[in-house]
Amino acid sequence: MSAHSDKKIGFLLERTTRIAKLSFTKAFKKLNVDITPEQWIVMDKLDMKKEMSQKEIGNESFKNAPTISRIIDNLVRKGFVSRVSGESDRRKTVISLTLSGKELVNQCRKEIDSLRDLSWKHLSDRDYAEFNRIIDQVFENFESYD
Amino acid sequence: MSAHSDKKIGFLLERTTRIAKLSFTKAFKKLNVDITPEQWIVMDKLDMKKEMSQKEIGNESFKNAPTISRIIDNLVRKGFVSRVSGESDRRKTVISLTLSGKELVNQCRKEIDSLRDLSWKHLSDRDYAEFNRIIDQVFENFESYD
DNA sequence: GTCATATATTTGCCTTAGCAACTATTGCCT
DNA sequence: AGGCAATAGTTGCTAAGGCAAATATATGAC
Repeated sequence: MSAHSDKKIGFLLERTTRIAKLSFTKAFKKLNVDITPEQWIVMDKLDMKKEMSQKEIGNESFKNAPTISRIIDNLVRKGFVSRVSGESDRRKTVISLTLSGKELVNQCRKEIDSLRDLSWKHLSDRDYAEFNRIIDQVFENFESYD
Repeated sequence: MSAHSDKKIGFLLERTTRIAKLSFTKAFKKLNVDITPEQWIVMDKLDMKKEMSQKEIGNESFKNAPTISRIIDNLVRKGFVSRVSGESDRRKTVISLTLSGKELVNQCRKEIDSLRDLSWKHLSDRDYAEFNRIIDQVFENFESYD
């Protein structure tokens, strides 16, 4: 395998991640909905699971505790999510969508799905498998550093 | 091509971008060097090109003007970069590495190269071509939104 | 039961990044 | 020359995300 100093993986990743986020931001603006891509990820998960602790949300989205804590702060402030401390274990919080949160998810679902479809245009299922394999390997490689 | 709502492209991208940045941060810590991944990108470019305006740096790294402005602020504060206003066009700034900036680049080069190599471990040149093709297409797809 | 340790969350401090508004300079148009 | 649009950079405001330290609660060892 030849030298990789000419392989701009970090650049490709960052550039694409950035435009992906920007596109999601545009989508929410188009829908006239006051929400960020990161906030959407959390609400999307809550729509599936109904109730989650911040720890769970963090694990599933690979974000750390302070980040989740602040995203939830913002969602609570906007009234899309409720935060209640757990009954059995009061260290935990029980996070769930409010009614207006559920409405927001329903309102966005279609546009977000079509943006996801658009992102994979001109690409096949086989491409997805390849992409998945390669990017997972890159992730593992970085994980092994140090 | 089947439905893509199950394709977690954004997630894969974000997760990998994040760990890549983290690994670079680790590398700089290991080298005992006070610099962030974004700051490195700029210094790396300056090492090649010697002199650049902030506009040029922004174009090449796909970052916007305020972001570059602040990254340069930090690099100037640390003494790794100098910012002089242009002679022919005084709106522009001329950014270049200071001596200590050049030293820092030399000090880091080897470790960063080996981290780049590591990131592509168990992957081939062919994989790189595929990855590049796919992620470029995704970038274009997002670019076409709206 | 009590103390030490582990777990969940929060807070403070810093950098990156986006948007919009502002300043300074240049260049073009008439 | 005078005025105006374009270009380069800066600044304020906000969110996200990293680390480290603090708080609160739970659990295990004795």
